[in-house]
Amino acid sequence: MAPTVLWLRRDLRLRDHPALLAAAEEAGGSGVLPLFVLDPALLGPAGPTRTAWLFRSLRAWSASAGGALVVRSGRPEDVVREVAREVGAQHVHVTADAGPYGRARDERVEAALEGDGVGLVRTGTPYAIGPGTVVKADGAPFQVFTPFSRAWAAHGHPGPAAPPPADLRWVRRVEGEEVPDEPEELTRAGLTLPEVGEEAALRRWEAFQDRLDDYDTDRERPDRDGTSQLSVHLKYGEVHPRTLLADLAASRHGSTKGGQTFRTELIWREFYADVLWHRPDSAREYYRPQLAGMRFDDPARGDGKAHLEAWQEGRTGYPFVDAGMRQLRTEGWVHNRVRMVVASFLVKDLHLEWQLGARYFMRWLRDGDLASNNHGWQWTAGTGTDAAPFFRVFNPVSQGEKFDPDGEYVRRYVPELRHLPGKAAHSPWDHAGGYDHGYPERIVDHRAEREEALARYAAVRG
DNA sequence: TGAAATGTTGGGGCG
DNA sequence: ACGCCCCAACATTTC
Repeated sequence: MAPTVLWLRRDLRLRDHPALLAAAEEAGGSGVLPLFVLDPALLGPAGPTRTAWLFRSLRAWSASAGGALVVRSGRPEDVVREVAREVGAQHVHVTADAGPYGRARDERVEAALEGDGVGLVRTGTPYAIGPGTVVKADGAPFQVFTPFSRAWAAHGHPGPAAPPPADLRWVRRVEGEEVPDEPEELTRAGLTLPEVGEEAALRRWEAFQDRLDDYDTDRERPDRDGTSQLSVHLKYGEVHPRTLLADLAASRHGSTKGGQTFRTELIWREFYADVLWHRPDSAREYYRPQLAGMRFDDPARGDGKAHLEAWQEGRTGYPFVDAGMRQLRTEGWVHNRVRMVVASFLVKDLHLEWQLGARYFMRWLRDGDLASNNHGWQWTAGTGTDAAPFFRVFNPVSQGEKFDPDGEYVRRYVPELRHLPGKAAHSPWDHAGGYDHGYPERIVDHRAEREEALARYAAVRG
């Protein structure tokens, strides 16, 4: 018997890992060679936060497998083929990738392996139910969340996979590279990251379950630690959603309001993956093309350029927006409520196309997930599934006053406003000395730009 | 998972 | 006591 290759991608865990079990079962006593390919096509656009997270997660995974992980750089269709050849594997095992790049890449790898008589075996996906599985009675994909979630629940999904076999043997029979050093940009930007890896993910999940009773209300409050923060762990597959759903169902939280709401958030993740599966183009193109002809400002020159830069750097003069954009750059994570508000501001107040914001988010978010991120942006832009109507324009001040009522979130990320007490931090223009510590004036007038957005909307709608 | 404009209602001050 | 006005509070409509 030859060893098998377990080619890891977004499944950096040992527990609840069907592809790992499939690789182990086939290999028997010959062992499993775990491989990670540093693919330049993916590392390029990732930005320092996700690059650093990936590198740390690879080190954590390798440590948990006795240092067995083989890391190599290059095109996957070359590297995977070489490694399979060097170790004499009959099969390469993977967790199926549902994204457009991953699917195309895996087909290329499959074709390359075929030349050597080696098979690519896909077992499981990063979702409780594989994207593309839940369809309407007539076979068409769902375009609205609520009916999808009902059908998703009715479809059901398997429980967590068995733990890795006790006699599992890892082999490291080929040369690999060191996991690279973290990008300099990370320290230069002063970015801080939470603990990485499967053990950290499970600790976070454990701690979060104690707070599920308050989730229904606290999750809307960016000033509180009310959300699970599990998105990044799910992104890298350090924990599988099946594990979370099973724990939830087995605990008293499964039936509480907070537990139900959290489950719904997991189903949103499944839904957006499903949408992207059926419409891979929607990662870049308008899901609904009705608004594709709307007039937007040019981000390359004039006001458009200045506005884009001010938004990116968190100096729009709107405290709630600026706090969110600065949180993005210091933590690589932003509270979802604030993501919606800053997205609305870019599209509706600054009249810039959603793709600019989606791309910037994908560069800096540690949990940046193509399906969730880009469909979230399309939701705000009014062009996605279940989309908010375009005329739903967030007021950045009243949103701040409503969801950060004491101004604590704003003061945490915007030091120039720390001298303003309570909710005064949301409106420095209304308070004497509001600008004494260098906070910038508003770059646009929200009321006027809202009118402008509605006028541009009316122009394409007619 | 909106906000603002507009419409409606009802309490209270006041002549 | 009554009509009138003001305005807050709430509901509806519109974007």
